[in-house]
Amino acid sequence: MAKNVQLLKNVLQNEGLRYTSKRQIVWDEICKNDDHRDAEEIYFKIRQSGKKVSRATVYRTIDVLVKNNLVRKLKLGDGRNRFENKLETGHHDHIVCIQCGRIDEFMDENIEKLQDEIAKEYQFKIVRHIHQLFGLCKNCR
Amino acid sequence: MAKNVQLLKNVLQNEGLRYTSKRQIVWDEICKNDDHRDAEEIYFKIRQSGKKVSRATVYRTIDVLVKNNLVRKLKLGDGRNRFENKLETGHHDHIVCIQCGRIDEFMDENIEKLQDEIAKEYQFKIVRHIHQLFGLCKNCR
DNA sequence: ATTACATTTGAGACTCATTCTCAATAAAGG
DNA sequence: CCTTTATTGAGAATGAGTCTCAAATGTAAT
Repeated sequence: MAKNVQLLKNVLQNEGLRYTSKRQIVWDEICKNDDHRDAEEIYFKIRQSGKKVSRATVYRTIDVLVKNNLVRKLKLGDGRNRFENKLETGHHDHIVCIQCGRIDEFMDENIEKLQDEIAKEYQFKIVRHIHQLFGLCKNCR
Repeated sequence: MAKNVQLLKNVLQNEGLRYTSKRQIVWDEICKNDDHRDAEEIYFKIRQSGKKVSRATVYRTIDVLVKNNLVRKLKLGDGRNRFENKLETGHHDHIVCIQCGRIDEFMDENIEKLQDEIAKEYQFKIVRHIHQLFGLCKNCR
């Protein structure tokens, strides 16, 4: 995963920050899967693997990654933020099962278009949006 | 506003709760305008008017009102929940200015329809959804 | 390498919205 | 009124996230 090293270095350079092993550990962990995990989960997975990075550093590093578009921050309304790497994934929104916690992703060009039209109508410039469907997934309904 | 008294009484009866002056004070305050206020603002407005209701009671009452569809709970991602009465208002989503905090409302039948189609595709039963546009309003762009 | 300086890190204190606790108070039905 | 049961308030507790500051580490020049 030399790619992930380079991506991180670029971001850090871009921010005027140093490339450090701790930051690499955090970024690596986030890249390990495509789940939507909270900071605590990421922190614990790192500890479990025997590496030592403090909670503060996990939070601080994630902030940088989010700001620089390597990580997407997800608010599902349960009080903690979730994070997912944006390596291969284009824009998408989320479908959340309120029973089992399963999270699926969706993307609909037509909705995006309608959204833009609404913004135009309100003379509003969209910077980002949240679109989440909460309910019961096929296994829980 | 006898209507608001009756609505509250119905909800409380429905929940097996007692009708009390404190609960009426909270509900009245929420009905006073159509703003999107957080619990603290509502609590302060009540105190300002000389009435005495504790923070705990404000929170507890709002919970009941939300659960019973008299109040809509709004999460805008800034860490506090906002609330608005649902007296006259049908379903709508929100447009939030990240500069001045202005909140507008929108509703688009076509988006709702597309949303339902997506749900069908995923064999998902939508219970509720969040759709929020963040950006700059016409006064801030 | 070694030094000198600046940035990063970790442990735990702190914040802030919200929830909880439990003794005091108030409603409801005899 | 009296008894029972629910509600209320003051402040403690919670929990995710942020901050502080001394110690550790990276960096660039010697």
